[in-house]
Amino acid sequence: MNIISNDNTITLNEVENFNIKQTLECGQAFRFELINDRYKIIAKNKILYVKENTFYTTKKDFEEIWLDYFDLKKDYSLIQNKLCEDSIMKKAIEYGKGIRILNQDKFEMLISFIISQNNRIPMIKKVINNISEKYGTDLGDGYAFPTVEQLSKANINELMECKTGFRAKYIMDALEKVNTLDLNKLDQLPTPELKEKLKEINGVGDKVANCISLFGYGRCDSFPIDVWIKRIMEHFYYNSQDTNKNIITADAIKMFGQYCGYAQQYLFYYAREEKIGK
DNA sequence: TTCCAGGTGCATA
DNA sequence: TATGCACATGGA
Repeated sequence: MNIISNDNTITLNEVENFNIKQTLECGQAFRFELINDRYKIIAKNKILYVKENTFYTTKKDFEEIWLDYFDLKKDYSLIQNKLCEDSIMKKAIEYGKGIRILNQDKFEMLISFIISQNNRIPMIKKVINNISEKYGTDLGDGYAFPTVEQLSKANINELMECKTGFRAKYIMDALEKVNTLDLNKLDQLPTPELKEKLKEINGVGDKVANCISLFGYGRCDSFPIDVWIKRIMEHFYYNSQDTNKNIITADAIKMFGQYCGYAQQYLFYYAREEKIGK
């Protein structure tokens, strides 16, 4: 990968396995929108615009923040080659080979995926935006996702006004628990223990804990099973339409091992774009 | 109007 | 341990 920087724009040449659309629209991120031909992304207390392989930012920010955020230091061809041993996965990867797993904020992932339950993606994005506008830092052209301290000022009625619905009580519980359950310290735990700790929060079950550990803690051996993944796994790997989620998880680990998380993202993108199993 | 969405907690058997 | 239901909200 060649990084060409000039005049506050960074262009990546000969970059393999990176596509901004696929990376943002594979279901891991909520704070982005396509404006004309550029994606506007709010993360890391900043607003970033990206068009294809061009990042509108300084060289310093790109190297210190975005290179890691977009996981551009990692060689994805190794991961893809391993996963391609499975013929179905090979097809899914051909479809979304530019997906990168973002390194996102732990607290933001916790609250975002609590909001995601029994909700649609456009609505999830709207609710997260409402919360950011109400409690987050004004960045000029948008609002950062609130910090623990900022969101701790919220009460349940205000959260309901942000359209969180029945999840407002779960967010309140999360805010209470993160006082004693230091999200950064949890990073020292092995993945199974990390998930168990996260599940002590009301409103965090198997699926949400897996999403937080995958997207917030970079635990790529996590395999969140939602309706889409369940549908596509049943469509391709099982005959039954009501396969037990524990069985799907066990089989996914057997097939994809330490690369489960990547496999999950390739499948999710493939399933949603192609509406497979629907 | 009715159904359902990147699920989870709770009651019941 | 397994199953069924309620839960806020809004778009199709």
